[in-house]
Amino acid sequence: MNISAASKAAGLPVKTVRYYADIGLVDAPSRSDAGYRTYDDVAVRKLVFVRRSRAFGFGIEACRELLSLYQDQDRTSSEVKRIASKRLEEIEEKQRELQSLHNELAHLVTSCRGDHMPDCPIIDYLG
Amino acid sequence: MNISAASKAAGLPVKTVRYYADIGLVDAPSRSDAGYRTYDDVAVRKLVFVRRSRAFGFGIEACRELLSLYQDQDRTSSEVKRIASKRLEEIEEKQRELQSLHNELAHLVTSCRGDHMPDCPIIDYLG
DNA sequence: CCTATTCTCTCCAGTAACTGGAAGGTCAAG
DNA sequence: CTTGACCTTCCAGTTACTGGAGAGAATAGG
Repeated sequence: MNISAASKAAGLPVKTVRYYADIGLVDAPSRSDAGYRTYDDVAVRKLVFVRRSRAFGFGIEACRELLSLYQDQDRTSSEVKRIASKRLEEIEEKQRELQSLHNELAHLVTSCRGDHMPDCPIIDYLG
Repeated sequence: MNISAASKAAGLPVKTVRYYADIGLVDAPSRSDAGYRTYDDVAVRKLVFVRRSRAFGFGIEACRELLSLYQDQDRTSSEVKRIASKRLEEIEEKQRELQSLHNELAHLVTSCRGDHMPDCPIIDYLG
């Protein structure tokens, strides 16, 4: 499998597939005589794993740990749960931030008449 | 006022104050004989305005527009409202994303026993 | 077999918005 | 006069890619 086939199979852009090997997140693929990267199903499965992890917002380093656990038959689910819980807390923290931003901004937007006059509670608040 | 006094007054790091002038977000400050940047209250007020705008998550370009409206006596509140509404929608979009991530991840974390065994629904889901 | 198109390769640069650090000039206090 | 706190510029690094240039390789059509 060349890189574009692997990229389609994994659901990742070609550039990203190369990038993940460049930074050592996944193993460097073997090469054809011409120097083309060649992928097998195992490699693709790891790429899919990374894609799904990234979709949860796990950072590259977290993906590295998760991938390593994925391949480790002796892992404990507590290690996995710790990483996922950490991410969950980050998400919750971000949600709180956004909620507070939303509350404030929505209030300002609502109270702004949005007409042709210069008076504006949003500008007033910022200034 | 030297840069560190202005930075304290504006609530921004010194580096950031320099940066905002470098990219032309705020006016380049006048300089002392030794080449030190000197700030007055007007400059500080603009820095505060930018800090508050950034706190709402407005990007630099949006801050540029807002700052320009702030200084424009002929602005219309509808222009301000349009920019703020756009940001509000971005926030809401992000909130929806996070909500969906949270739902899924929270479910997985809950269903993971987190013990010494390798079986893990989180890993199963990712793999 | 030639050619056009489509892969693929590497390497460099850019994104957003700073932040850290190096090397060196300036200023106020003691 | 020296020490320490400021200030300056410039370069590099951060996150996780993404775009593009320039060049070699593979494949389909004629």
